[in-house]
Amino acid sequence: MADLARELGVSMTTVSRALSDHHSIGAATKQRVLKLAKKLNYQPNHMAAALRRGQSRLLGVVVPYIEGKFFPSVIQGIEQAASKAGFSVIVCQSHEDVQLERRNVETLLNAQVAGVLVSLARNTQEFHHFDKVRGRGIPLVFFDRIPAGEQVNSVVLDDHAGALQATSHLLAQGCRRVAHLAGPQHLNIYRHRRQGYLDALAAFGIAPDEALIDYSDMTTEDGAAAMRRLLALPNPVDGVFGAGDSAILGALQALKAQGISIPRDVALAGFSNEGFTAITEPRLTSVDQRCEEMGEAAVRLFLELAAAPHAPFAQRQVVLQPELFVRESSLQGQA
Amino acid sequence: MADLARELGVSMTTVSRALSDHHSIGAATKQRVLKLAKKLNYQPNHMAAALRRGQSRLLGVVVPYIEGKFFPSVIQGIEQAASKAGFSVIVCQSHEDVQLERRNVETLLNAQVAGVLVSLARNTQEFHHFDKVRGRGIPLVFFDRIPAGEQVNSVVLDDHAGALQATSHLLAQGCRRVAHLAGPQHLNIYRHRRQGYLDALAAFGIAPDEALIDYSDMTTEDGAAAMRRLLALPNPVDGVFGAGDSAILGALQALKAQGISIPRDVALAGFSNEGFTAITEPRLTSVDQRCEEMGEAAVRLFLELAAAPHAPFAQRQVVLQPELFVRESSLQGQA
DNA sequence: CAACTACTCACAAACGTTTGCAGATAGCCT
DNA sequence: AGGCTATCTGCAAACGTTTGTGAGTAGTTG
Repeated sequence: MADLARELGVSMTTVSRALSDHHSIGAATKQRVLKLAKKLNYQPNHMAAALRRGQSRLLGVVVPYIEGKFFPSVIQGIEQAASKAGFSVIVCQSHEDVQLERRNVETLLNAQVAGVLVSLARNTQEFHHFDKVRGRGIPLVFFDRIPAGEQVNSVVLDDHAGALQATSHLLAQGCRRVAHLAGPQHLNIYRHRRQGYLDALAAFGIAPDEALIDYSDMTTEDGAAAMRRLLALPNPVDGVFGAGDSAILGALQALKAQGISIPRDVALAGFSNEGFTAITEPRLTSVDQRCEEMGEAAVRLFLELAAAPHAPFAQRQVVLQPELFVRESSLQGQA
Repeated sequence: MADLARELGVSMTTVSRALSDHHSIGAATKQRVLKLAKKLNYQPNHMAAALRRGQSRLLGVVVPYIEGKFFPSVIQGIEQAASKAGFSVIVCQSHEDVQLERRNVETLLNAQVAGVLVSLARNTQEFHHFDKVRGRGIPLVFFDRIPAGEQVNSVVLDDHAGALQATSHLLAQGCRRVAHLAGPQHLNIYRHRRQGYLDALAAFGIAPDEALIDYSDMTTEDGAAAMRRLLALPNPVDGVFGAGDSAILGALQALKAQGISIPRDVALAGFSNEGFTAITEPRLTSVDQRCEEMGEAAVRLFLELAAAPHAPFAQRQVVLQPELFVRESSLQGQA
């Protein structure tokens, strides 16, 4: 930058201001500076700028993991929106571990990120490690998996609506004994999906039966085990709504292993619209989560928070509407 | 840091040196500093440090995309190794677009990364955008998809060996007319896989037939189309080795659509060991790519380069050995 | 003509570290 | 005692920006 200033016979101040389009620099000067900057291939040192203003153009993201479809897609949305706003994204995985989540947050703070976007680890039940973030006045946005019982800025899917829709669909297809593969209930998403399931039953005038709800960590193996248990019940089930696609995949495999026809004997519907839902046989009905939109929304929210100088106490919430993708695993018509 | 110094009645110099374990600081002083630092919850400002020494603790990664299994797993490996060495990772996607890849590299340089790890976009055939990285003396490591005909630091899978192994396996199972679904040949990985296929044929004394090699972008749809074409040939194929799992999935679907038995009539083997290979029916034989190892190796290489002050011209190469996962899609025994 | 506005620019002090150099203390040898 | 080394510590100058303050010039107004 000093070179630029010397070459043009102006001060560094002017150069700096010209580059950042400050109002107090003449249009002519700006042009000259910009042109020379390009010519000399000037590369601004973001660190110095960040140091000076105490804020970088980095956006920190913490997710439980990046396999499957959901988180990569969300990150995709985040990156897109972020780069549009001139931010770079730095991604950390908590591997479903609070401990690591804490470390990740530290790392991000040390990297002087301008904002932090988080989707909680499965076993995070305590949220003090985020106080530091707020304490430094850094915008904090949760998405998908958000802290229970806390007022936070968040972007979530309307899990309740998705579950309601999926379950209603099964019931509309004629199912009468619909089971539910439920996830850990301390996570908002799984709690809401369960409630959606229950409310759908209620809407159809069917009494809920706790024996038909299976709680697990929702792995494929969990789903298969649950299905086997459900099949052993005296009163047969004729439909299963799973709070995750992996579990439903397990159920599918268990059913096929016993030669039970899908969807004729048992209809299936899952949640997440994972890639593999389109390659199982039959293909799986599932609730799509608007992944990219969620990422974009999270960034938008961050930008708003960053713009409002030390925002008020009011925390903002964004709720996205899911969409049910109906496939053969739940279509009674073509058993 | 000033607080620490004042509190302890020493200079900032001492504090800085104590924290970075400099040899000229007494053990007692170090202890005192460290203890107070913990007590006051001192958070070093990495930006300032980075600015001063012209180097951050950030590692930049550019990948084509982060869906599927391969890249997330590699990133996983990178993160693990990097965080062990005290580095944070910042991930960018090129979306298979040189243009974006170029921008990503710029972004990373502006973020003052300490190193750059790259897997090329599909259409990158020209590599000048990496000159800047080298120009600044920043370690540059390519992995998996590396520049053709350039001397670079790289970590790759032995794709040739993997393809050789997979094809040999098909031949050993009794296949005699084995087709190959090939990817874009300007990418090292696909070129090597094709060569491995050819060499396996040669080893079994089978003459290659260009009509049995299908070139495409390896999507599921491409694979299905290729399979349909192969089935229409006068002389039937009895095995297919695909340079990617998605394409083989397409082939699988096309075969089943025509009621052809797998592996009895046609055996299949793919590449990447994607997650879905275990849920198709029959499950798909595939070559595993040692994803995490690749990430770790890339970071190790980076660290070595960073340690060697302005390394010599010799570029280092790391080659990992793949592993064939045999599943039902290629086991003639249990047709 | 004086006073005011609008515009343009430069000085220099930050931001929070690291580090070359030099100063200080103590112990040891001759 | 003097000189040496070894060990420890502080001063102050960097690193490359941003920005508050103030000064200068021109144009406009009363």
